[in-house]
Amino acid sequence: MSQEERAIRILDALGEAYPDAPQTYLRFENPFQLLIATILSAHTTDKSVNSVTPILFERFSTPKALADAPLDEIKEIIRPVGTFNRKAVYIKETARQIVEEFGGEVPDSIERLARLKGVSRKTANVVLSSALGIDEGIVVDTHVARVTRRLGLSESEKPADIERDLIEILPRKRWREYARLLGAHGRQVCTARKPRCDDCVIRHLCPSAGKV
DNA sequence: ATCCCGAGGG
DNA sequence: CCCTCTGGAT
Repeated sequence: MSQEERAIRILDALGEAYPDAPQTYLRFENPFQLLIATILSAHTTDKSVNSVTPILFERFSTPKALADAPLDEIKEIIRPVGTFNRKAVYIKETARQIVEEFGGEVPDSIERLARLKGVSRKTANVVLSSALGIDEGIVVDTHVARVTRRLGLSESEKPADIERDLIEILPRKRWREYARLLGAHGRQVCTARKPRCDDCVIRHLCPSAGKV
């Protein structure tokens, strides 16, 4: 069976297992909120981000409000996500850039998004894909990367290289679905520590089953 | 001890 | 390429 064929079978099986899996586990009500939440999510759990963003957005609901917010107050609110000294600067600066350089609107291209403080191309892809429904790449977070490697769909280490491998295997129409379903699987079953292979619906397609 | 939807800077 | 940032969960 070719890699392409195997990848499709994996997607079909996961689609049945997780019919309601969301595109992102970050909570947001508009593109600006998702952008800020995604910056905060660097090297942290979505749970910790979701614990602070409602408070943050109630206090500072617009890009202008966040751009003008006292840094110390931002730090205090986002403290639980860790590395808050930097992230407070990043989100305040990003808010300022949106106000001053983008007319108060979240940009809708990777190039302009990635110009924002704390926003890489990957983060830009998350925002485009989840908030705006635009797919210019495959979002390879640590969950997607780990599961992809265990499934033998990529031997690469770096997320950017894994993404390149996947783009060659998957038709563009399935990119969104891939990130969504492997993210769900990585979080619920194919976890970093003690993966639950007994409960895995694609173990028959996985060369790592029972070996991790 | 290790991991979590990493990014900036040296 | 390497280091640093940092709290919370397991």
